[in-house]
Amino acid sequence: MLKLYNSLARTPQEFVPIEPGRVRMYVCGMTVYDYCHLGHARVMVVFDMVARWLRASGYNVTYVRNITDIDDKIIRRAAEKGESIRTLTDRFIAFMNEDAAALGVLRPDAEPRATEFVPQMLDIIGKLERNGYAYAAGNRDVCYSVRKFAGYGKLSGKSIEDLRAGERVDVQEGKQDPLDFVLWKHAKESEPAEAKWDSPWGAGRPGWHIECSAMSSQLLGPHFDIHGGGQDLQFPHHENEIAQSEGAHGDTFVNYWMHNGFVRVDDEKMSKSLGNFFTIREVLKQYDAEVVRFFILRAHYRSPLNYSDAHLDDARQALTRLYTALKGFDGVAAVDWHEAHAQRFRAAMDNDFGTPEAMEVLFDLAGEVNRTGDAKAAAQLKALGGVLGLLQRPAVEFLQAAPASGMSNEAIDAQIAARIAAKKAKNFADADRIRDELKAAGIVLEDGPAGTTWRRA
RNA sequence: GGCGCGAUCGCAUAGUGGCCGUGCAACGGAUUGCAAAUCCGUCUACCCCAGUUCGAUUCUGGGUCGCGCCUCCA
Repeated sequence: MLKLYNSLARTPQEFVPIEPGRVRMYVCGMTVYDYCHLGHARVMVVFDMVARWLRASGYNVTYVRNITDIDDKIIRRAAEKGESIRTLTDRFIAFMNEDAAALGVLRPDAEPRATEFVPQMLDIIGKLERNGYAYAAGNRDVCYSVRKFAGYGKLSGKSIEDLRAGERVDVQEGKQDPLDFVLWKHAKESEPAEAKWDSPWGAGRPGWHIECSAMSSQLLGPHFDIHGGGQDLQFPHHENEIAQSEGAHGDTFVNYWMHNGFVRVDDEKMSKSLGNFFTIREVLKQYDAEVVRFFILRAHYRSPLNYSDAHLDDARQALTRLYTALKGFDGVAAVDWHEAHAQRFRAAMDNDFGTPEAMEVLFDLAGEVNRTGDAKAAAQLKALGGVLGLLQRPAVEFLQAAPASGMSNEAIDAQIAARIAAKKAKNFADADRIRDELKAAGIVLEDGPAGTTWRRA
C-alpha cells in the first residue's frame, strides 16, 4: 500500500483516497510569460511520475495542472513586447507543451487557464465575503483577513505571531493587517482592457491565489485527495489556497499535500529572481530529453537536485548502461507484477515514490540481462522502466541519438564498411586508424558476433 | 530574528539498529587482432561530541557547516 509524505502532517502517511479506487490531484503549474526552466521540468516530471504510479497502482486518476495566464509579470511582459496578453501566453503555453512532451510528460486530464475561470473566482470571493473572511480595502482591492481563519499557518507550520515578528513585507495601503492578501485587485488606468473583468467589487483582476481555489473546486470538487507543487509554493500560495477554499466551502480542502524539492545550481536554488536558471530547451540542445528525465527521477522528489554538466553526463552514462542491456530486446513489454524485481520496484515506489530505489531494481535487472541474456528479464526491465516513463525507445535509437552537431549516420556507416574491408584484408593498421578517427568524432564501435555496431559516446 | 530541511565511499544518489546499497569514475583480471560493451574482483563510506543499547551511519541531546521558507518564484 502506498505511503506518501504529507506536507500538512510533516510525516509519511498511508494514502487513503476519498473515494475508493479514485484519485483527484491538482498541481500548480506554470505562469506563462517565459520559457520553462529546469525547476519547472522537475514539477512536471515528478507529478507525471506520481500520476503514472497511481494509475499503475490501479487508481482512476483525475490529474489537473493549471496554467496561470494573468498576473503582474504577464501584463508587464506583454506591454514590453507590444503584444496582447493572449498572444504572449498562447505562445509560451505552446513552448511549455513542447518541452513537456520532450520530457515524456503525459498531458494532465485538464490544464485550465486562470482567465477562463474568473466567474468561479468571483463566486468564491462572494462566499468569503458572506462568511466574513473578505473585506473591501481602502484602495478598492478585496482582501482576505488572515486572522479570521483559525487554521492559518497549518500547512507551512508558521504562526501568525511569528510571521508578524519577522515582518519584512511592505505594508500595502488599505490592508487591515500586513499579512492579509489580495483576492481581487482593482483595475488600474495603465492596465489593458484585456486584464480587466467586471465584478461586484468593481472592475479588476484576480489575485494570485484565488485561481487555484476556483479551478480546483470547479474541476475536482471542494475536497480532493492530492495537491502538489514546488516547495516554494507551500507558503504563502498553498497556505492561502487553504484559507480561501476552506473559508468559502467550510469543508476540508485537501487531504495530502506534496511538495517537490528545488533544482539547484552551485548549491543555490535555481530561480527566476536569482537569474541562475537554465531553460529546458537550452539543456535539451546538449542532452537527450530522456537523460534529463532520468536525471530528475534518479533523485528522490523531495530532495534537492543539483544541476551541472557533470551530473548530466553521469546520468547519461547510467542510462546508457540500461539501454545497452536492452539492445536486441525491442518488443513491447508488460510488467509481470508477480516477479521478484517488480515486487521490489513496487515496494520502493509505494514508499513515498522512491524512484531512486526503484531504479536500483532496474540496474539489477540490467545486470541479469547482461549475465544471462534472459529475454524475460529484458522485458521486465523495459516494462518497469515504462512505469517511470523511461526506456521505451528502441535501444539503438537512444544509443545513436545524434547531438545537435555530429557525423551523419551515412558517413559513419561508410567508415564502418571501410574498416570491415580493412579487417578482412588483415590490414589492422587501417582498421585501427578508422576506429580512432571515429572515436575522435564521438563514435564508439563495438564488434560483436552479429557484426559491428556503433553508438555515440 | 522565527520556522524547517540536510550532512553517506573520488563524484552523485538511496537506505538500514547488527549482515548485499545503486550509478558514474578508478584499479586488477577474464574476454577482444586492437578496442568497446559485458562479466568477475578491488577500493569497503556514513560531519564532530556525548548519551541510550550487547551493538548506531541509522535513536536522543548538543555542536559545526550547508540550504530553504518567512517577498514574486516550480
